[in-house]
Amino acid sequence: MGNFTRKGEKSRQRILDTAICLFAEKGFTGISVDEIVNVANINKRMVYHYFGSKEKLYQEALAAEYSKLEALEIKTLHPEEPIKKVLGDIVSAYFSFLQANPEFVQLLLWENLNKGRNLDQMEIQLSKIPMLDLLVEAVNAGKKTGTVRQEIDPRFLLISLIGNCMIYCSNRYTLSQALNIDLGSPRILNQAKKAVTDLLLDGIRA
Amino acid sequence: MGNFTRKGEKSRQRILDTAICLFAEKGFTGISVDEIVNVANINKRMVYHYFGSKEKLYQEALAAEYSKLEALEIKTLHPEEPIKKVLGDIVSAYFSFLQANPEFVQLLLWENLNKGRNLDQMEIQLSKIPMLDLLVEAVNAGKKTGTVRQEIDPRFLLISLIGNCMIYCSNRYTLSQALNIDLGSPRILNQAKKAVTDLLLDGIRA
DNA sequence: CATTTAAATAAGTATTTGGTTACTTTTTGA
DNA sequence: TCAAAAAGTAACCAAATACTTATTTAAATG
Repeated sequence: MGNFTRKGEKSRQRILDTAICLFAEKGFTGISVDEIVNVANINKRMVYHYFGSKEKLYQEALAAEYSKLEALEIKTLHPEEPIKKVLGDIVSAYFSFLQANPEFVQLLLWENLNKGRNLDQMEIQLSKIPMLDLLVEAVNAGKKTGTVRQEIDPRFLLISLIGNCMIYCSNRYTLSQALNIDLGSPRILNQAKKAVTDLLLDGIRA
Repeated sequence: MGNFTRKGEKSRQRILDTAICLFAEKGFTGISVDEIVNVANINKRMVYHYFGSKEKLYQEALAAEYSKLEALEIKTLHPEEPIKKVLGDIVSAYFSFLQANPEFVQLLLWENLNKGRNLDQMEIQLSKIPMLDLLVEAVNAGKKTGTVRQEIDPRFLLISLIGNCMIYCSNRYTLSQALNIDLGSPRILNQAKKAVTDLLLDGIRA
C-alpha cells in the first residue's frame, strides 16, 4: 500500500487538472474549493485527502505547469548553431509555447502578482533555465566572430526576449483596447513574431 | 447640494486611496470590503454610500490609476525629435514611471488576468496612447532619412518597448528566482534600462 | 473469506463574505 | 434658527468560505 490504487490516482489527477484550469483562469483567491470539486465532479473531502489544503493544491498545480517549461527548454537546445539561428529558434519556440500553454502563462502571472510567495514555499526550484546557457554560448561565439556587440549581456537579452513574447499574453487585453488591435488573432501574432525576431536579431549585431 | 460636502469628499477619497493600495497588492478577490474599511478607518456602509458596490469601487480605483498614465504620455511628448532621442526618452520615461507607480502596474496586470472584464464595463476608454502617434511620426521621419528600416511597424515597436519595460515588473519574481538575479535592485534596473535602450535603438536601424 | 486499507460520501462546523437596515450625528442653506 | 440633506454608526443578514467529522463503500491482500 502506501501508494495509490488506480482509481484513486485517477481521481487525484482529475482534481489537479481541474485545479490547474480554474486557478489559471481566476487565480487562487478567485476560485473556491467548492467550485473545483463541482467541476471535477468529486467529493470535497477528497481534495483534503489528496492535497491537504487549498494552498497545497494550488502549489501542486503550479509545479505541474512549471514542469512543462523544462520540456520546452530541452527541446529547443541546439548548441553550436550561430546566434542568428539560436535566437530565431528560441523566439519561435517561446511564441508557440506561450500560445499553446495559456494555463502556464496565467499561473505564472498570478504567482508574480502574489510576489512569488508560493514559489518560495515550494520545494521545486525553477530549473536554472538551460536556455540561458545556450544563449551565453551563442552570444560569446558571436562576440568572437564579430557578429555580436561586446556589451551584450545574455541575461538581459534573455529577459528582453521573454518580455517581447510575454507582453502579448500578459497585457493582451489592455494593449488590444489601447491600440485598437486584436492581439489574440493568429495573423497579428504571426506578424508580431516576425517583428520581435527581427528586432532582437538586429538589436544585438555589432 | 447634490455635490459632496468637504468632509464627505475626504472620506470618499480615503476609501479610494486605500482601495487602490489594497486592490493593487492583492487583487479584486484577494481583499475584502471589511479589510478596506478597517485600513481606511471608516464604516463599511460608506463604501456602499459612495461607490455602490465592491466592484464599482474597484473600477474607480482602476480608472484613477489609469489617468496617471495619460500624464506620463503627455509629459514625454517631444515631437520633431530624431527617432534615437524619442525612443530613448520613452524607454527612460516608462522605466521611471513603472518603478514609481507600482500600484498602476499591479492593477493593470490584475485586470489583464481578469481578461479586461472591468475595463470593458467602464465608461472610461483608454486614451488611444498619444505615444503611438509620436512614435509613428518619428519612425516615418526615420524611414525617410534612411535611419530606420522600412519594415518597422510602429505598433509592434511600441508593444516591444512596453514589453521590454513591463517584463521587469510582471515577471520580476519568477525571473529573479530563475536567473538568480535581483530584479528589484536599482543597480540592476539601471543596467536593464541601458540594455533595453541599446537593443531597441539598434534593432530598428536600417 | 476475512481483514485491512484506501476511496468516497453527506452533513456538518465556524468564520468570512458582500451587502443592508434602522438609526443617530453633523453640516448647511434658506 | 431650523428643517432638510448628507455623513456616519452599529448591529445585522444570508450566502459563501475553507475545512472536518462520522460513516459507508470498494478494493486489495494475508
